[in-house]
Amino acid sequence: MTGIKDVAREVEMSTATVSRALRGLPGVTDETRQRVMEAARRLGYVPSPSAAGLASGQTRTVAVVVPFVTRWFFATVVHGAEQVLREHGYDLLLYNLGGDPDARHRVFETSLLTKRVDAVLVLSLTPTEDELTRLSALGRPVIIVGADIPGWATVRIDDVEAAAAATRHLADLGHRRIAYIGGATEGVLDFTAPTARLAGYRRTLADHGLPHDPALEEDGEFTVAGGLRAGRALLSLPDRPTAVFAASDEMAIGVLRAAHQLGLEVPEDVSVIGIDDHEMAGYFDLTTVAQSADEQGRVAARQVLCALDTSEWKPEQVILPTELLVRRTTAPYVGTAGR
Amino acid sequence: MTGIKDVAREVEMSTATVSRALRGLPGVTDETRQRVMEAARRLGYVPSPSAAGLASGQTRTVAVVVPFVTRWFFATVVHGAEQVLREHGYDLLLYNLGGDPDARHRVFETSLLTKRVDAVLVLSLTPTEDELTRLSALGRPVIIVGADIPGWATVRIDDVEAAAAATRHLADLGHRRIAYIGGATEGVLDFTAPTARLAGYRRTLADHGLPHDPALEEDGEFTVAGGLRAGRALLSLPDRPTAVFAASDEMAIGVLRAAHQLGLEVPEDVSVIGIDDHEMAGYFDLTTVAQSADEQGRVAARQVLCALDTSEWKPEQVILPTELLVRRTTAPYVGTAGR
DNA sequence: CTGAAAGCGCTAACAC
DNA sequence: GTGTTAGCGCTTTCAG
Repeated sequence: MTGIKDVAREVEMSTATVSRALRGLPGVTDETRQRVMEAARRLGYVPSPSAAGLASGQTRTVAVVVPFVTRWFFATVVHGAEQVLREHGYDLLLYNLGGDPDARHRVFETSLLTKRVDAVLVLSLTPTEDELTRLSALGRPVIIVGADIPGWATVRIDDVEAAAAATRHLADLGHRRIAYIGGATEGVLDFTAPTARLAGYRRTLADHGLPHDPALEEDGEFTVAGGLRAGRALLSLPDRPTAVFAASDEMAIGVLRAAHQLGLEVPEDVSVIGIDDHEMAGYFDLTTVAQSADEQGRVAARQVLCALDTSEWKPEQVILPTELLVRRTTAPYVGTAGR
Repeated sequence: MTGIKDVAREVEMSTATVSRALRGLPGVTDETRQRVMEAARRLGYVPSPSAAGLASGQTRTVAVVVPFVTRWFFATVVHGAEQVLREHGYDLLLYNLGGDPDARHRVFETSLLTKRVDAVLVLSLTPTEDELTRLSALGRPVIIVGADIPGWATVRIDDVEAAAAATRHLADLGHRRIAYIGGATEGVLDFTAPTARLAGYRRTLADHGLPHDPALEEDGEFTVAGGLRAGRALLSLPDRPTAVFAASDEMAIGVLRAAHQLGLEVPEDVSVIGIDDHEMAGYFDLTTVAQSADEQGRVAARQVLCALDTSEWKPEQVILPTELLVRRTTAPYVGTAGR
C-alpha cells in the first residue's frame, strides 16, 4: 500500500510537506502542491483514516443514531444529513436502534461512540438523563433532530403548532367531533413529538370551545398498521368523529384505509389530516401539515460542521417551518344531512 | 482519556497482556482476564478504533453503498444488515448515493473505501466494469445484494422467477391483457432487477400463449409516482389491460391510486399485483410476490462476517425464496360482462 | 502465560 | 516554505 512516505520520496520532500499539500493547508507553494498531488495520483496514494485519526484526534466521521431507518421520516433525515456531510468529506456511521431496547442500551452504554466519531446526531429520541450525561461526557458536539431537549442543540419543527394548525384547519371547516391519533407519550423509544402534538390538539380544541372527549384519542403507534387499527376503532364508534387528525401521515394513510374498509367516503363522511407530507401523501391526496425531513437532516449536518470548526460553539435551537397543505381528504362539515 | 496503558499500570501488567485479555484472545489466565476487565471498567477505559485499526489493519467497519436510503427495500436491507453487523461488533458506514451521479462517481472513484472498511456491501447497483475493477482492487470482501453479477458474491431473489410467478398468477386467473410496469433497464443508477423481471414477464406471457403487446409495457421508475403515472396511461388505453403487474409494490400502490382516480374498481375492473410485500402492501390488500429485504440484509451481513474470518473465502451466490401472497387486488377475469 | 519493543501511517510542533 | 522529530494508542512479533 503506498503511503505518504512513498509520495514524499517521489517528490523528494518531507512527509510533512506532502501532508500539508494533500490536505490543502496553507504554507505550501502552488507548484509544490501540484507536484505532490500529481505524484499522489500517479502512485495511487490512498490516505489512511486510522492513522490520520490517531495522529490528529479527528475521525471525520459522525455518528447518526436513529430509532428505525425504515421509517420515512428517519430515512429522509439521514438522507439529508448524509448529503451535506459527504459533501464536506465526512462519513456517516449509522446506529440503527431498530426498536430493540438492548440496542439502545448498548449504543449509549458502551460508548462505542467515543474516539470513533467527531460528533453525534440523535434522531427524535428523548435521551434519558443518564444518556444525556454520557452524551455530554463525549465532549463532542451532539445535535438532536426532531425532539425538544432544552439546553441541547436541536433541529425540529414546532410540534405543538403543527398539531394546532391541523386541528384548527378541521375546526375551521366546521368539525366539532375531531379525533386524534397519536403515539405513546412514553416508553422504551420515547419521543417528544407525540406529547407536543397531543398538546397542540387539545389546546386548539379548547381554543375553539370544542369539548374534549377522551374516547376520541387513540394510539396509532406512528405506523400505518396502528393508524388502521385506531381509525377502525374511532370510525366504528356509535357517535363517530367527523374528522380525524393523525399525528403522522403514515397513521393518516391507515385511517384512509380504515374508512375505505368501513365503507366510508373521505372526505364526504370523514375528513382526515396528517402531519409530515410523507412521499406518499400526495398520491392519496392527503391534506397534511408538511415538514421537511430532508431539510432537518441538512440543517443538522450543517450544525455539526459548524460546531466542528467553531472553537467556541454553543448549542442552538433551530425550528423549521411547517405548512398546511390542503389536498382532498378534508372538507367542510355538512352535518348529517350531507351523508 | 484513559488508555490501555493506564489499565496495564493499574493491574501491573504489560499492555500486551491487557490487549489480549480485553479482546478475549487465548493465552491469558482467567484470573488475569478478570482483573483486567474489572480494572478497565473501573477506569472507564474506552478503546481507540483508530489506534487498533492502524496497528491491526482492521477497522471493524463495513461500508454499505445504497442507491437511496429512503426507499423501502434499501432501508430494510440496511436495517437487517446493521442488526447482525452490530451484533458482531461491526460498525456500518453508510454511503447513500441518493440518485446523485456524482456521488456514485465519488464513492467508487476516490476509493474512500480503502483502509477505512473491512468489507463492502453494495445494494442493488450494477457496478460498471470500472467500478468492479476498483472493488476488487480493494482486496476486501464485497457482497452485492439484490443484483445478479456473475462471479461476485451476491444475495438476492430469483427476479425472473418472481416476475414469472406474478404473471402466471394473473394468467391463471384468465387474464389475457396483462400490462407490465417496470423501470429503466439502464441508466446512471442501473439495477439488474428491472431487466430480469421484464424477462420473467415476457417469458410467462409466451409460455401461456399470450400475445406480447409493447403498448402494455410502461416505465414506473420503481416509485409510487411513477406507478401512478404509468398506471394512468395504461388504464386510459382504449383497449385497456384487465390486469397490471407492477415490478414493485410501490409502483403497484401507484396503480391502485390510478385506478381509483379513473373510477375503476380493483379487482373488479382491473387486477393488480406487485413484488416485495412492502410494509404497506397489507393495508392495501395488495396481492404480491413477497421477498424479505430484511433477510437479504442479514444474510449478506453474515456473508461479510464469514468472509472476514475465513482465510480462504470464495464468493457465493445465495438466492432467497419468494412467495406469492394472494390478497385482494387480483381476481379472475370475468370478461366484459363483469363490468 | 506474560513482557519488551518495534512499528502501523499519519499529524503537529518546532526548527530552520 | 519546508524539514525534523516526536508521538497518537494500539497490536504483534519474538523472547522468556
